[in-house]
Amino acid sequence: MRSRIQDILKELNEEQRPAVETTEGPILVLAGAGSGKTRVLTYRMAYILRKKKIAPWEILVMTFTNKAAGEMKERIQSLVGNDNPLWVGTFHSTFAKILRREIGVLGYSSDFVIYDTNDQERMLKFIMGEMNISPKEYSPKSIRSVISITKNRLISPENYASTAKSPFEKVVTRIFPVYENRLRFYNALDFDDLITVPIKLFTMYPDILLKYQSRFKYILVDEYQDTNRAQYLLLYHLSKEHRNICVVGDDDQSIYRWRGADIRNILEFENDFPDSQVFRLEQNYRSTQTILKAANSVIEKNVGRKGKSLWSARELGEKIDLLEVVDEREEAQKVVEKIKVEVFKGKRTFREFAVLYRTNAQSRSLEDGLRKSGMSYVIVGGVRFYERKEIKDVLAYLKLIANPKDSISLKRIVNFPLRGIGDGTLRKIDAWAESIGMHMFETMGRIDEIPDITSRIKTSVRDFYGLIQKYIDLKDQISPNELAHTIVDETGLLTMYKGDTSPEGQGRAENIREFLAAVSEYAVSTDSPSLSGFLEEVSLITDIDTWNDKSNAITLMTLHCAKGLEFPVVFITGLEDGLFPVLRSLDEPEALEEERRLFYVGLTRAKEKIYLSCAERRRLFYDSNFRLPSRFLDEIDSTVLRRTKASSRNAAISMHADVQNRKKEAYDSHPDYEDFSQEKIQYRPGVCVNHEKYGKGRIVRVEGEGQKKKVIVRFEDGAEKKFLLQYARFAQL
DNA sequence: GGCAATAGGCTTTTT
DNA sequence: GCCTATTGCC
Repeated sequence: MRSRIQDILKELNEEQRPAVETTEGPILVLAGAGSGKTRVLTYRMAYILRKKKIAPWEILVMTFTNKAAGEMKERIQSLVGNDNPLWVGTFHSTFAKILRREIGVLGYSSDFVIYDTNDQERMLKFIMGEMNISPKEYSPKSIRSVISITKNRLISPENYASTAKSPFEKVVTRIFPVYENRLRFYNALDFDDLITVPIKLFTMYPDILLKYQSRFKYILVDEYQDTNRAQYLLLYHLSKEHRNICVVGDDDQSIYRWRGADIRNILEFENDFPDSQVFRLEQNYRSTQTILKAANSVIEKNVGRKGKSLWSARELGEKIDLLEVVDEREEAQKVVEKIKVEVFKGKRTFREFAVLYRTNAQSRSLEDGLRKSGMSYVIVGGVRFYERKEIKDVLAYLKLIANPKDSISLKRIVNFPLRGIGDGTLRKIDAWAESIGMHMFETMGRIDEIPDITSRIKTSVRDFYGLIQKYIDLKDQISPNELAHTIVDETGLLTMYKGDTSPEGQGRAENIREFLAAVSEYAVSTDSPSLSGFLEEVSLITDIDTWNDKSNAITLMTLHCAKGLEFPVVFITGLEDGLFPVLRSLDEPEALEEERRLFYVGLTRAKEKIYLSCAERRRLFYDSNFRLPSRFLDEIDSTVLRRTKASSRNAAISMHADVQNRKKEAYDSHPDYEDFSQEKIQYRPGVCVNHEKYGKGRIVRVEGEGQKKKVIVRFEDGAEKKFLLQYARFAQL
């Protein structure tokens, strides 16, 4: 099916058309939620292909998820009927693809593996072990995160070193360069490298940059508000020759600041690309007027935004219902109840409902409720499939075969299943390898040269080496599919779990089977399947990518995950201060604005109806905490919000009085017998206090009630301490 | 070197 | 309160 240019333009409104027709020069499209952003992107691409008569591979399209990329490809192909490969993908997958072709000049080989967070942390632990840095004193997790942020800011280990002051930063300074060198030695890239290494490549080899610069005549970027500075730089480089860059985004939906996304990219696009044109899409086709009114009233509270106001020609629609419940169990019950009524009336089907929450941990109680009710549901996210232990084990075998330099994967599986190659032996091999500058796997092939290893262990090592080497020789002759099946078989990974009759064991066996099915699937759906190709796909895939929105089930996911999606009915659960917005954002205005944008994203997912819920009490960590309703609830235009009390609570108390009471309970903690100096202090997060012994600090958390009430205070030296309020001596600052 | 028991940490969100 | 990683004992 091929559409003509006129047909393409006919399907667009007055706002959308110029954003599609203006093909040349830098363009910023500020697209509000539900304003047909995806439509503009796909039609724009189809329009350029038709009108400019250029090849599909001369357009580069960046999306936020692989799923979005897949859908866009499909739509474009149905519009223009072209089977040529389109360059549509996420930043990470696109540049992984480019690196596979070009990375040779930087001294890596093209079968590099991609390390995920877990691999990074394991590597950091090994490095710290060698340097005698205790992982207890300095957590590998926080070191990883600092390194990641630093890399994304394009700061080199040397430059980092010059700014390091605190003991923690000094430690990072020592580890960082070793980490970088070792990644390279292992022929591995971490997630951040997929963005920063191309920048290095383009800077060091202008001829390679030129090749891609002239090739990509048009560049389209979706979700521009969530790009970081490094990604911006890549776009800047690539668009330099033709200058036809079109970015689409919505500053109000920027929710990845914590991951390094820089909202300045969108706010300052017009400065970054002079002579750019800006188009605004403010008509919303998705939601009822009521929903938009709520969303607008919330987002207006933010200061740092370009400012726009969505409008809708749709009907007024139903009011938003606020479900006030006692705890998370009742919350789940209420959700179940509401869905049940509508489905049994024949009004809706399961797939029309989404239940959203701030943190993955909240899915558990909802899942319990849904399971009991027998309604079908899917949870998107949480522990990712490819991050499960049993899957990572199989993957480690495949990674080692694809890239024998990958000593991190080697260490993971060398003794799993047990082969009698323990820590002691490994350390000897590692030391030997290091002394002759070889990789661990290579060294294992020369195990006879290494002293102080018993012949029994040497035999084990030789067997292991032979096993892996056999597959290394085979990997280019047999399909990745065949390879994965045989290796699982030969190592007995599956048999091991099959023998385990516990539910976990069975689950693991099931997951491995599912994994093997996924490899088969890859082998048939890809033109030239390769082991590295498969591993790359797996490393970059996310749960939302594999989510099947066609199955008839209620969808449960985090608010972040829901970005870009829409549902007729949306539940946003856990609207309690400290949960949503999360505690850590409460005393940081910018973080709070991001939470608010996240709420805005949640609200604008709904087409027809929204339910919000807040619980009086929620078991979140190990404690049952009393919480106040989210401050965001007060920000919703009161004319569109309807409060309905759950049956179990006393409806006679007026809503307002009740909230006031709870505020009293939660905030003015102390009984009368306390020291008078305590009376003045408001014990709540963010308040600064002075402790007679520990000095100045800030309250980060309050838990428990009455006499058991405790405050957690972070002091100036970074230490956190917990105090039973009735004994603690504080003065307010 | 292997296994069971225990300690610790975690819960904000993910390419 | 649960899951994992590490510890200590065999």
